[in-house]
Amino acid sequence: MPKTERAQQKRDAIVKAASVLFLERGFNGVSLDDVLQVTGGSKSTLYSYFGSKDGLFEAVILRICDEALIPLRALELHHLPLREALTRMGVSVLNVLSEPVAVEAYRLAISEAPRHPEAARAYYEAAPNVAAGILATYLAERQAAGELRGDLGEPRRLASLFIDSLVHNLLMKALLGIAPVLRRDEDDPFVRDAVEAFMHGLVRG
Amino acid sequence: MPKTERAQQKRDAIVKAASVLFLERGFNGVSLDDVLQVTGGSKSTLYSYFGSKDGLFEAVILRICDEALIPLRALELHHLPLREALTRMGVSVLNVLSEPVAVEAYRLAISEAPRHPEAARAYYEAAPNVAAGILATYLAERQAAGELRGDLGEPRRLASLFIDSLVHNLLMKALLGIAPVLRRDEDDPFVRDAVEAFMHGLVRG
DNA sequence: CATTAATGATACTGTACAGTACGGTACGGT
DNA sequence: ACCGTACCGTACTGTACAGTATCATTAATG
Repeated sequence: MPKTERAQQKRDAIVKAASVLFLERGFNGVSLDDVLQVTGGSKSTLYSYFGSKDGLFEAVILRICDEALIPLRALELHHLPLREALTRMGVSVLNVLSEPVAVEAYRLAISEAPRHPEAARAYYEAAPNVAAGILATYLAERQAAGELRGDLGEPRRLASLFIDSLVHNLLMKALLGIAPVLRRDEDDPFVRDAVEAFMHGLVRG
Repeated sequence: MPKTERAQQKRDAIVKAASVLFLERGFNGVSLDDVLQVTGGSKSTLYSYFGSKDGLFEAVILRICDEALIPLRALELHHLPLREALTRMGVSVLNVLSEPVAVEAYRLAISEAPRHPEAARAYYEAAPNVAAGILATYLAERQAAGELRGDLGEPRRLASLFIDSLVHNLLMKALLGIAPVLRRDEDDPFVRDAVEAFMHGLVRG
């Protein structure tokens, strides 16, 4: 099983170990010897699989993207009332980000974006873009059903507006090492207020 | 004038040159020799001023913070009607971020946050926190005047909600190298829709 | 001016690390 | 049993760079 199974396992092991290390210490903070010290094996194989340190990095980002997709794909908003759909989406997104790995993935993608543009783009498509997409299709349904104002632009932009308002400050504080993102449940006032503001606005009456 | 003026000028020149380079190529992408090649002078002086590369980095971040503060401090919202205050704040924030330097400063702060926590914190206090603070005091006034709903939490959080909804997606796309932040004027539909949604909500009627 | 402190030019040290070379070893196919 | 391919271990090369040391030069102070 050298080309079909053993090799795959080895490759996966390397990518997995490298993911952990890159997320922990950043691209420059990890040497290839560090990776090999975890996986065993030698540089020859590593280079035969990935060609370069950058090649390994790309593979790592793809892996991270795959995993990032999982928790949000399960989300089913179809036919929920607006308040509940928003709440559920908000809670889900915040809970994804409460995993330190998610924040470190952001940091890694942002740090290396100038040197690895394709990886950064892949990350954007896979991670932050997905949540907004799901909510957007939901909002489009509601808009088509006449439950929402039609004068406020594309559903995609509105979806972004809501999610971003929830996420931005917490994510920035986490990225800058000021405070971790905490887990929230459906009753959290932070989420509740954002949903309410988004639904009915800030102005009285 | 060695300690009082000449030295200060030299010090400033080094910090300035280093700012440019760090913002351009990141902390690891710049060697001290690169900096000295721009400023002239020698390592002796550099080390006598900053002690280490990290010391220089801290000085650079402080300088960046100082400059980041300038354009928003001029903003005067007092006694403006809500729609206009929001619009003006939104346009200002987006225009600050449309300067590539601002985005690169974010990237630098985020990248180095694990290794330079105090610098990252200083950046947060100086840059993103200021805009929200200004809008928050304005919103507190309006809330006190009874023009806003009082059941939606702290003004500070509401201010963040608005600014973040506007900023997050554009900033992320810029940080990930997908699209630059564009300048906007007061009539831009992007800003107008966000203001309207924030004021009156998404639900029809 | 002379003295002293600050600055300059430059060479050196030590280290970390990406990438290569190469001889040896397990293992699958035939 | 034999061969070839993929893998291992490890040593080596070249380079980049933070930080130090040395000595020459310039500028402030009295």
